[in-house]
Amino acid sequence: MNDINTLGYAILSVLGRKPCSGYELVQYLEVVWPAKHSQIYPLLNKMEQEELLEYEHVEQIGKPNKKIYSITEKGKEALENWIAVSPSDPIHRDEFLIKVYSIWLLEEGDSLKLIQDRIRNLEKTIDTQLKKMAELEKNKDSDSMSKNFGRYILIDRKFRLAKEEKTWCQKVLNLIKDKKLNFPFLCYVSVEGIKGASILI
Amino acid sequence: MNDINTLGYAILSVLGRKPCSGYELVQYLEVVWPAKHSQIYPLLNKMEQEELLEYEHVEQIGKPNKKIYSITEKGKEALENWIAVSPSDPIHRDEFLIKVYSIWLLEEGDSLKLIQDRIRNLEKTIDTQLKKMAELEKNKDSDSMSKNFGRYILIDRKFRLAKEEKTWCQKVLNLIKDKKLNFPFLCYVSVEGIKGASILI
DNA sequence: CATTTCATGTAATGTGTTACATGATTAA
DNA sequence: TTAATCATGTAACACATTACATGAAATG
Repeated sequence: MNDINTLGYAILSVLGRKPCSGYELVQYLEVVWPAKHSQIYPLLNKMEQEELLEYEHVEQIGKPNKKIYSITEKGKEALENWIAVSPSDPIHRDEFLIKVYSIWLLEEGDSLKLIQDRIRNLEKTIDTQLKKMAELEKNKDSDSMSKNFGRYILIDRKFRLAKEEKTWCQKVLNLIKDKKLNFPFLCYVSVEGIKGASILI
Repeated sequence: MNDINTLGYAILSVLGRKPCSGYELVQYLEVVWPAKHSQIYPLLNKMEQEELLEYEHVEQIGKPNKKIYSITEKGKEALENWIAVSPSDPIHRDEFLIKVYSIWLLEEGDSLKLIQDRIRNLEKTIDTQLKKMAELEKNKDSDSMSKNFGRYILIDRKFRLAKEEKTWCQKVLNLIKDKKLNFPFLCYVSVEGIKGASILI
């Protein structure tokens, strides 16, 4: 009964903002909790049976018919209770990190390529976020604005983190080029005040 | 036969740096590809059977005995081939993002708490990374240095991203406090020129 | 006196991905 | 004419988490 998982709450949070088809949900979920359609459709059916969601059939011409899901009162309550509880730790799984860890096994050319490819991906991300921001800017009627606040700041977050990672990449590129792999490349000063830690200059 | 998954390569990359017990592996893997011991121990056995790894028994007094795994030549080859291939896209799953998305459903007090708790977690992360850096600084004999390069820059990466996210959190706190939820809060230049892929509103 | 650290494993369950299935419309 | 977009679904498989299992030593 109460076995709704995180993806379920992610769906509720998207539908709380605006009714969507399962197909649309896939795109919106990417921002908060990416999932494939094969995971979403069965869960939508299950949640509809539990009356957290409801849907209406929409017949279309030239396109397949669709189901537009919206959140119910019960669903909204479940979501509100859930968001008030402190979130569990994030999970980041990134093959790039493993490859960076083993970067000492690569020749200089290959290690530069690894980082440069990452920079290109980050630039794409930065670009995408800028476009999304511009799109939201255009659509700033006061009604949708407060509901869009969360989405807006998440786009800003992704934008900032991508920019910061790009800065880091560039620093790594310089370290590799200068062959500073074998001697102190990061400068620290011990700080008495902070218990046992050091501070980066 | 060749069915070694990403966790398998993550294990190889850690063992490539330094032989470890399964127990130690759990800690090191946290940086690149977090996994529970229940996933690691069976995989170590499997990879040992495939001769990518080997181990020696170490008897201990006052502590349980352990197996120290090291990478074999075959394992090193497998790892080298794998790291040269461009990595697949990262996966981030973070309940916090869902809750931020639905932040408009919360009262001001609860939404401030959500962000403040995040800041506290980020500060813990920042502190942990600083300590890890200090630890590596202490241990800078030239032999281990190049092997530690990857680990070092990953710690730096995590440190920088956590700091940047903290900055973002503080900005969000101000937006909430100033009740700037209903009018343009972020100032970006519109990008009409960039080749437009369809953007969700 | 309770929790954490060390240390390794299995079993059951839950979550996520890939592949299978269908089919019209539109843009490159 | 090839691919992408729209649109929904199922089945098989791969991957990850939780719980079960044991137990001594050290720390608070």
